[in-house]
Amino acid sequence: MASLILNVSPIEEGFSLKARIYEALKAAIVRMNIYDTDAELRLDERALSQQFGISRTPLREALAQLDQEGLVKIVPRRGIYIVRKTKAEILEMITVWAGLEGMAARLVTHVASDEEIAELRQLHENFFSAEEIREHLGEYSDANIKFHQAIIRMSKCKLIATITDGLFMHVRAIRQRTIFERDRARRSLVDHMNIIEALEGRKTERAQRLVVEHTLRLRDHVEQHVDLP
Amino acid sequence: MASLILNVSPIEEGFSLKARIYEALKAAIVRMNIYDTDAELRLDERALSQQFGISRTPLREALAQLDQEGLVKIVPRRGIYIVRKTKAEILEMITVWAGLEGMAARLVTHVASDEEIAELRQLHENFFSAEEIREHLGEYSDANIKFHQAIIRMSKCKLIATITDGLFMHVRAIRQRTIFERDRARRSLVDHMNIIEALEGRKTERAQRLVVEHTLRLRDHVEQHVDLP
DNA sequence: CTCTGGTGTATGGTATACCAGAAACCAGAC
DNA sequence: GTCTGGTTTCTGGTATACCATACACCAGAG
Repeated sequence: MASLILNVSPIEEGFSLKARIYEALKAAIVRMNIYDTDAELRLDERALSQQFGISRTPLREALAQLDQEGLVKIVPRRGIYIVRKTKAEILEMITVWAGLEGMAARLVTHVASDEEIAELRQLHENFFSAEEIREHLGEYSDANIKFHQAIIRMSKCKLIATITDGLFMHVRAIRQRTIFERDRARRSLVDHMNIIEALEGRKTERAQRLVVEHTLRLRDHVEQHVDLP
Repeated sequence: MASLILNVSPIEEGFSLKARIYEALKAAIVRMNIYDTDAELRLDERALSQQFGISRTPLREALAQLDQEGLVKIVPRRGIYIVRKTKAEILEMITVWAGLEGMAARLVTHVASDEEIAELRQLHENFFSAEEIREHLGEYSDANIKFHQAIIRMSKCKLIATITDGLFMHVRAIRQRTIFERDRARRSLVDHMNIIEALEGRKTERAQRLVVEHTLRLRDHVEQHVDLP
């Protein structure tokens, strides 16, 4: 009588409205490339609540959360606006990222197994070969971020992962604006290789330094070649 | 007729209820040393709202914010609980702090003026002499944090300041549990001196390394001597 | 034409009422 | 006495109505 067994809790709806709205809005905001459009950046609470078919209360809670994360700015009696990060803010984010990933690399030299580091090398080599094949390097940025996230994950430090995830969310929004240069990609791959070797050799200071310098180079590149308000 | 000029906007009440409640709750939670008591860690929305004399809505928004910051945990249909950080979480916070302050020190060697660094030295020496005088070293922790915050401020990186402020808030809650040892204080002062000298000499790598190692030593100390769930 | 004052309107802020789920409690059967 | 079932109650979640303020618009005076 297995056919009579209740298909319990396929409930897609296991989360609170607030949480679902939050995710939906976040995804929507990140998706739309706010830096490439002059579109209206204002959100209307009442319109959104009708659009989602819910009341304003959970919507407002979701918006408050987005406000705190810096994706949105709530101006009292004025409106709710999607935030365009300034160039200075983006640069600070990359700086913080550099500091955190540098610390992650340091931790990796102490807590990661040889197998994990080997997987990182594998990841990099896969990326590298793929890189050689398609000259179209659009995915460079994604693969690059994957590499760095792998280091962070291997550090076993959840907090670093949490914070950097929040940073990536913002930084990715401008990745389409980063002018890709072949030289930078090649340099990047060399950097990655050196980082991997430092990790394999458990060279704590060197690994941290290489990661920091690598990411700070990205910062300088953005500073010089990306044009933002 | 100057006496007739209106003393405009002494409005103490310039902030929204949500913001004020948020500050009040945050202060209250940080104040009560949650690690030293077995007191009930549960908060009652309705009771609080009556206690503050406001409705549940702004209170809930303030609580949601505290939840996101990790000071409080909202469990659906169960209750709202003040969070006791686990030892592992505290250690991660100190690790992140180390990474960020290390980056701050690096930045300081590039962006801070000689005058600013001189002030840091002054701050440290004031602390040092005061330290020598009163054997009662209760304020060591506070002065220590001031020193580190000064470095962060001098880095001119607002984001690092924002994140570390959030970390300090949590770490301070357990500072009363950190066993103070004379040797650690002395070692700490030597570290600070070395850091100052590295900054003065604009030795970027050295400054970063010293700060990182200094803070990681604190982490190891907490790991070994502080007893938490 | 311009400036000023008032009023209308749209916005976020707040208060309140109701809903749903979970846990605790209690009564009845065994 | 213990286990089981339902019911009560307390919790956070949601919906809705109302309030206060900032801005826009317009009319009237100069």
